[in-house]
Amino acid sequence: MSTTSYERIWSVVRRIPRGRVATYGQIARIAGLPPQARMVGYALHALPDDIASSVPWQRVINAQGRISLRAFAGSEAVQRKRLEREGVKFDAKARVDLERFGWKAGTEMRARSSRSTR
DNA sequence: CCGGTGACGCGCG
DNA sequence: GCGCGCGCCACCG
Repeated sequence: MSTTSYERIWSVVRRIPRGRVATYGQIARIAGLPPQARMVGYALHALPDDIASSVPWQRVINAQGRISLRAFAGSEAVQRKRLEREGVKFDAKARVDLERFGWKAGTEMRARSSRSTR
């Protein structure tokens, strides 16, 4: 049916708050899929351009806190820029601190004084 | 129907 | 902390 796992995955991705990032494995888990993080990547790969604008795909990165490379060169720079525009910081190794920017699904807990944003 | 591939994750050295 | 290799599943030719 149209009720593919893709729709489910995209739905979860839409729930990621601005300025936050989630890992493929996390999305897979929330979407009700097993440790099949690969499926999430596949779903995003198959993400139609017409609805790509309604799905914050840039907020999905791998468990290492890094942007997964796609077929097209330069795609990493595009995604990084979009995330930085939301306030997500990257370190010298092009990695995001998941402890600070990782999305805590369902807990929305306001990190008290997690300053140190520098 | 079969084999290769891929926006990944995790264990091991 | 980093790099390498294997495992899982759906899609494509």
